[in-house]
Amino acid sequence: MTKAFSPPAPATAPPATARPYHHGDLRRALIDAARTIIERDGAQAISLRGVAREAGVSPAAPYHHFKDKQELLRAVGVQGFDDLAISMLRALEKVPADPRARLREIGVSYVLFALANPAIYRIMYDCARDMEGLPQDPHEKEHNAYDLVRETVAAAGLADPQNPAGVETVTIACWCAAHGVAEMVGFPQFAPLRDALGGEVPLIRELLRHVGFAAER
Amino acid sequence: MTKAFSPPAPATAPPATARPYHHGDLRRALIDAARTIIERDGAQAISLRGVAREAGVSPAAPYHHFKDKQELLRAVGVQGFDDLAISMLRALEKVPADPRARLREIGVSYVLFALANPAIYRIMYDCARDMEGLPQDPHEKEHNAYDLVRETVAAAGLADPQNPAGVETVTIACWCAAHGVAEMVGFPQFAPLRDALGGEVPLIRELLRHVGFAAER
DNA sequence: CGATCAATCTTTACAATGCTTAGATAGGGC
DNA sequence: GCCCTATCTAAGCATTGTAAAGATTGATCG
Repeated sequence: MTKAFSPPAPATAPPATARPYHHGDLRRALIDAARTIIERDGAQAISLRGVAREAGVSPAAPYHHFKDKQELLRAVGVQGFDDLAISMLRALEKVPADPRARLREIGVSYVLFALANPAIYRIMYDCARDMEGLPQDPHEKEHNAYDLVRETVAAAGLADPQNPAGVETVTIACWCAAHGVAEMVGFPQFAPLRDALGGEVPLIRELLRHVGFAAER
Repeated sequence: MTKAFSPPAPATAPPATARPYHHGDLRRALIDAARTIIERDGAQAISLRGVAREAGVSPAAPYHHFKDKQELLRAVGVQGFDDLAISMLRALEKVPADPRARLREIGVSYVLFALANPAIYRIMYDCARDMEGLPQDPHEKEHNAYDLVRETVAAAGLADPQNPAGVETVTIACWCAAHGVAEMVGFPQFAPLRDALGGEVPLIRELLRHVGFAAER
């Protein structure tokens, strides 16, 4: 966790422990510190003061960049959606052109992301739930992931062509299914089944299949 | 919000505002108070002191019935699972014997419960996630709902009879699917689709159908 | 180059919270 | 009637979210 200093400390100043009064990019540093704490100590162990401490800054400093603790969490959630979209796109690179296979791979990468970052994923979800209260900006970013799914659903021809809302419905259904699997697949109760199937990824694929995610009908 | 007094106040005591030093069944009253606050002010507005206040008791009183704030929340979650099972069983009373229809109705009642008590449902979920840390008692209660689903799945013949873990797999898949729909169906983003389909229940049925919940294969 | 300004950060402070410890109160068994 | 244990209250501590109000700085403009 080394911080980026723009201005080099003057030679007369104490060696390396001295921070400049103006932290180069505190907003970014706070989001990173929040993610560090969340991943290390769990989602409910987060406190604004703790984040400020982690960033090496006074308890009131975050309030110059975020109105609220809530708003910091929201920034973490938005960042999470960005990372999720990147993770999905990366997973799609090494996958054939068949739209159904691509949709399946999207599902797997979605669940794997949630499994790798459970606390962040939970914050993303809370973030998305009161999306109505968000300004316009992050809305479009979440749509990047959403649009990716919808376009793949449309290409796969999974929706009833008669129904004008068909693509939307199937997309939403896929999202719900993936969300359900994503949140529950890490449950300790499912460990026996996971071991029986031979690991996390096979379990995910099996569950997604049952859950109608790009199943062959 | 009238509380139930077991011992009637003596006639010499001030009229009605006087509480006896020993609250009849404080543990129960605290759980009820917690639920009241959760449903009224949301899940994250809950505080042990607030619960004590709502129950008309000193801030330290809850610690004689619950080790932790966490443990109070867990009690609320266990209570929620009980209510969920009751709600499911009630929904099954007026449904034909066809196992697939019954499974569908279980799904709808599950989602409706989560939709009617979103904050409680979230606590139930958190409660179930670290079920490994729970004592033996509530485990069996959650299984009452789980077993209900599993038996219906088995009766419906939805699992591959070759696969010994088939029933377990389908049951878990159903649970994941229902959970995903339950948490997301209330999203404001889905309001257009809900209105297009003609209400909450049709939307739930449509989503569950797409999500492989007792679909005809 | 120097003064001003706005942005950024710190100090101080306050109310609320989770939880602990010590003491008050009361009902049940001897 | 007496003690014993369960239940409750009182007082207190560390931590948290958040609000002023003041210090420090880089940038802007003369």
